[in-house]
Amino acid sequence: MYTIKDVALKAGLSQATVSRVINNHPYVSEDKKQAVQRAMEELGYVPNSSARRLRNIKTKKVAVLISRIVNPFFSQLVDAMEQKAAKHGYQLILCNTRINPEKELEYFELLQSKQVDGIILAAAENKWEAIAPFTRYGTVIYCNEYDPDATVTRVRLDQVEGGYIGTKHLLDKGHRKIGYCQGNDSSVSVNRRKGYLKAITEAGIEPNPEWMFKDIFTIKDGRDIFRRIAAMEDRPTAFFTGSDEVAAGMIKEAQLNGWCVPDDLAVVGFDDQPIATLMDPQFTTINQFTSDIGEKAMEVMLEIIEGKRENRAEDILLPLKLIERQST
Amino acid sequence: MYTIKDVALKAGLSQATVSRVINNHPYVSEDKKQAVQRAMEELGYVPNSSARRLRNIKTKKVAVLISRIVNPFFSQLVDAMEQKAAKHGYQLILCNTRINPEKELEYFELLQSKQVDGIILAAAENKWEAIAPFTRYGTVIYCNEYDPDATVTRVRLDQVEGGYIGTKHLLDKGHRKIGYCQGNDSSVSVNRRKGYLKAITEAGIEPNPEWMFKDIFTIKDGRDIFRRIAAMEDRPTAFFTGSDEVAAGMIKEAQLNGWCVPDDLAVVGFDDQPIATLMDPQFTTINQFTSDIGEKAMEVMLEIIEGKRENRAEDILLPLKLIERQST
DNA sequence: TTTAGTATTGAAATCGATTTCATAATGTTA
DNA sequence: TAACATTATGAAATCGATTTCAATACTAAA
Repeated sequence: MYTIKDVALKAGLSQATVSRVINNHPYVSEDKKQAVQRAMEELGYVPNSSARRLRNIKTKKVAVLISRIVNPFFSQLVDAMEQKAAKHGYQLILCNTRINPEKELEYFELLQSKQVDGIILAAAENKWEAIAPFTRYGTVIYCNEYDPDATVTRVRLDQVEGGYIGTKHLLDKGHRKIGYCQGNDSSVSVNRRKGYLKAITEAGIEPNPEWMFKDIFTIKDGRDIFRRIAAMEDRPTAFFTGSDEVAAGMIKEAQLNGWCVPDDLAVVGFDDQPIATLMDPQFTTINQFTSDIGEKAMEVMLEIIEGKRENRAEDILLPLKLIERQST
Repeated sequence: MYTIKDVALKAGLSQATVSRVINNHPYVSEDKKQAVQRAMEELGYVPNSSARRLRNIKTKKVAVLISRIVNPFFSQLVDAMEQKAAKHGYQLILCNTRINPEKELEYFELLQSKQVDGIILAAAENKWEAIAPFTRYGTVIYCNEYDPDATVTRVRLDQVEGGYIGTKHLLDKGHRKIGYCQGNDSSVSVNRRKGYLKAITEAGIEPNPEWMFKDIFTIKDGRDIFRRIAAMEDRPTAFFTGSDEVAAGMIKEAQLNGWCVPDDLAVVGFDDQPIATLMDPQFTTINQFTSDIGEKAMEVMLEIIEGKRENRAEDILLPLKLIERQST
């Protein structure tokens, strides 16, 4: 394991000169520069990044907090971020919070201890007041999720609109009994519910709490929900599921029980994942252009890190689009 | 941003004593220990990890190299690894190589510059001789992929067996014309092909290169392959796809063209992802217990890092299982 | 009451880089 | 040619922690 000292010795120059070559400083003569490069080459020298960071060099790393990578929405989001980051010579550190607020908060030590230049919050179990103190250690922005009190940039979608257009679509198809699923009480869910409620109250319908489900995430959860509504006396004829996984599970289970989608039950997913076109019927869903969100968020993050943009309370909203298929 | 000096000053003690408290060294009196802890608490002090690393403290980070996170196999693998790592206080750094050998090699700087304690190679575009020099900077193991020359631990599946049982199953169903798909020429693919060829030659069948496809990864690729075989004069009646995505695309496209699966075309996937039970027909595939592989690989990695296990040329093989459903 | 051993603490060296400051060599302008 | 600016280089300070070493206080055995 060679150090800058070894290189300096080998090249017959000082550490300072070697450092200048490494960092492309001016005022190094061409011949010495080459001598240093040759010495580095021969020793296979790589600068120790911890030592460099101690002198406040950028880490060229950004952490992304997500709930779980197995959720295809997050895989796609992270993939887009990574691609953008790599293009600018940055690396991505993936942090699964598993919807655990303490675990989420622990990751901020990465910032405090200068292991990353910034953190993108694509999961947000903590209130902004818990996050705020960390902002002095590096850049923090939100992506998809957000806290309305946050004083930093938020790259996200208009989820109120998302909930609204999904529900409105079912209303337009003539449904009056519309069920609703959501995950945990995140900003995304809260807003979508607002949109859902807005649409049905606008149509003069009283929301039925029996038909509204929380903490529904997976294919299996979708299957369970179907069984629960099938057992009801008075049951919904349509469902806004808030997730393609849930929609997929619900549709599959309905079919296994001899129901016909959309005639017996209409279902709207969310996200337009590959599964939406693979099942039979292909299902109606809402495309949220996941890659675009990830790419934009990383773009904003890098601009802030490199001082080309200010990190102030600002919402960058990306579009949503209803994709009508055969499940409604 | 407070340093150990600030804490020492506030506690009226020396940096050395503060450091001893941080690292739980013996020979610190109870009252001073508490004084230090109080001072740290009040300042909200967090040790600078770069400074610590400079003194050769473990980073408690492991990097995983994969080709692309959007592949559900890798999401699941990484998820299992992360879960295991977190349980031991380690963090995971995700590195997408996008099947680019240079990019793959670049990530090894993480080891050289002491940013991670080890690297798990779940993608392997480079030969072992290119990787070997880096092993002196930290722990390197293979997971799923591997190079036969490697002198380190390899947690993986018997892919020859995988190719064999998938193909054998189709032969048992009476098929004699069996197509084959694979991704790039990785160790996994090479071995699966061996298994495929072994099965059909055992059955006295001459392999037909027209029916063997390379660089097939996605749902879309599966759709394309269907169109290509549909256009053939003499075409296969069954397919070993090596991937649930490819199987899904192929089945869907076949159905859209009025073919019946499995009567007109039998299809075997690989991986037993959720999609395999969601489509109609649910399809036959090979379960490779992805989470178990990820978990085992991380377990081995941590044992090696912590000196409880030797990192020698050793294959840790996990089981594969054919799951028969309705597509064959 | 010595003496040896153990517990407690801090000053200073150290890890491997970057950066400041001083100095020397060279070039440019009046 | 004198005065000044620019280029080139290295010694030493620095970043924020850990660790060595020496000094001191306390305890137990002789």
